[in-house]
Amino acid sequence: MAELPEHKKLYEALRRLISDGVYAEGDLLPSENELSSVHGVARHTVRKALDRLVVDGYILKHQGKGSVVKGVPKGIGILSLMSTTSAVGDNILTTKIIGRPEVRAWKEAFTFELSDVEKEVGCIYFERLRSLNGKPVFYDITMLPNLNFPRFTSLNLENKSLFDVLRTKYQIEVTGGVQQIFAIKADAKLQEHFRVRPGHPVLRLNRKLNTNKMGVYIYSQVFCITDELGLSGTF
Amino acid sequence: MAELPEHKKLYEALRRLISDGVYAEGDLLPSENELSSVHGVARHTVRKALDRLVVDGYILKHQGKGSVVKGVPKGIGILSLMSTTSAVGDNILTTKIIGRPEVRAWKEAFTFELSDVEKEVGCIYFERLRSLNGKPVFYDITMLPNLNFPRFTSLNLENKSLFDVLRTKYQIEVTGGVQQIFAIKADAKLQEHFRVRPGHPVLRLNRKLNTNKMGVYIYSQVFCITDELGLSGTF
DNA sequence: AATATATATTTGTACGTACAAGTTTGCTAA
DNA sequence: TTAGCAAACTTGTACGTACAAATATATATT
Repeated sequence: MAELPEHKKLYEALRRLISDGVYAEGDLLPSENELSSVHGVARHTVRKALDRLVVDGYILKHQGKGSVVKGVPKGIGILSLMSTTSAVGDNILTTKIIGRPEVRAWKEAFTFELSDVEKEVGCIYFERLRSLNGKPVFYDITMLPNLNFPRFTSLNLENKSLFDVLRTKYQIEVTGGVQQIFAIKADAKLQEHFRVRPGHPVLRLNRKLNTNKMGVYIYSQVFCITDELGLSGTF
Repeated sequence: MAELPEHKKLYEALRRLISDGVYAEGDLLPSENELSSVHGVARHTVRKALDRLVVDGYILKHQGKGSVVKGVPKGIGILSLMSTTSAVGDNILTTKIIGRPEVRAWKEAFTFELSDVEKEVGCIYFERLRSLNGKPVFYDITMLPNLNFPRFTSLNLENKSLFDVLRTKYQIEVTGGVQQIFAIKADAKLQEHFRVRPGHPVLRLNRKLNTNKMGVYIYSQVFCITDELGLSGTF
C-alpha cells in the first residue's frame, strides 16, 4: 500500500471527522495554523487539504473568520431523494437486488459506446429496485467492466455503499461523469416494476461515470418515479 | 473597479484563450515555469490558476508531461443539449423572450422559500422559449432578486450569455446550486408552448443557484421535451 | 537500426517567509 | 453602559527554495 501524501492524509482525516459528525454543520474547524502545528505539516499543506474540502462541498471558508463546516455533500451528480411535500428524512428506503450480480457480454452501454477492451472482458451486471415506504421509486441497472473486481459478485450491494466499496476495496474513486436525462412514458417492464398505468411519466437517466483508473468506467441506467419525490442534486 | 489577484487574472486569461480556441483540445499549455516567467509571477501563483482550470474542467494535468487542454466544459449542472440520434453540433437553437423582463412581487420561487429581503425587493421575471430547428424544446422561467441589476430589463438575454452577463456586468458568479428534477405530464400551458398532446411526458427542473454575493440567488424553472434530445450534463 | 541509458523537462509535494484583508475580541475612553 | 479603537486572530495572496516522481528527449551502446 502506497503512502499517501500529507495533504491527502489530512484531507481524508478531516473528511472522516465531518462524515462521522465530530464536526457538525455550522462548526468551525481548527484554524490553519492550529491544524498545521497539530498535524506537523506546513500551513501550505493544510490549505491544500482545505481547498479540496471546499471543492468537495464539505466546508466553506470565510476570510478572517475560519472554515465553517457545510456538512456531508450530496451524492455525485443526482443521487439523493427529496420529497416534494415533506422532508424525506426517516422514511424507509429498501433496496432489492433483482437476480444476482453476474458476468455477461455486452456490446454497448445504453447510449454509450464501449472500447474494445471493455467489450472483450465483458461486464458485471445487476439490477436493483428501491422502494420508499413500500412504494417502488427507483429501478436501476448497473454495469461494470469485468476487471480487477475480485469477488465482486458475492458482495452485498447496498445503495449507499457502492461507491464506498469501490473506493475502499478496489481503490477506485469516481471522479465525475456524464449523464443524459429523459422524461418518458412507462413501458410494460416499468409498469410492472413501479405498478403504474401505461403512459405514466418516468424519469430515465443514462450515466457514464469516470474513475481514477484509466479506462475504467461505470455505466448505469436509472428509472425513477417522481410523483411525490423529485430527484434532487447539488452542483 | 477592484484589482483582481494575480492568480485570478492568469486564470481568466488562460480560460479566455481556451474558450477562444487559441488552445484547442489536446494542445499542451506552456509549462508552469514558462507561464511563470512570461507573466512575471511565481510558479505557485501559476499552479493556483491551473488548479482552478482543472476543477472547472478546462484542462487535465499529467505529471512529467504537462497541462493538456480538455476543452470548454459544459454548463453548470444541466444546461447543455445532446441529441439521441446524432450530434447536435450545428443545429440552430433560437431563443424567444416571452414578454419583456419585468419587475414584480413574489412570495415563493417554485418550491424554494424566499428570505424576507428577497420578498421585499421583488423580482425580475422573464420567460424564454427555445427552439431547436423550429421545434420548441425548452420553456423556462427565470427570477432574480431586484437587487444591484441596473438596466437589466433592457439587456438582451440570449441563451448562452446570461451567466456571462452576470459575471462581466455585475461581478456575479454562479458558484453552485440545487435542483429538483421531475417527469410530469404536459398541462394546458405546456401543450400550447410545445405543441404536444395531453399527457406528453415533460421534464421539469426547479433550480436555485448560489452566487458569490451573499444572499443573492437565481431561481429558474425549466421545462423540456426530451423526445429527441436528452438533457446532458457533466459532473 | 534497435535498445538501453543518461539527461533534461515538467508536474507533484512540502517546506519556509512576509504581508494584506477581513473578523473577532478585548480594552479604553467618553 | 456604550461607543470607538487597538490588538489579536484567521484566511488570502504572493514570493521563495528544494527535492521527488513521471514523462520526454537525447545520447551511447550493442
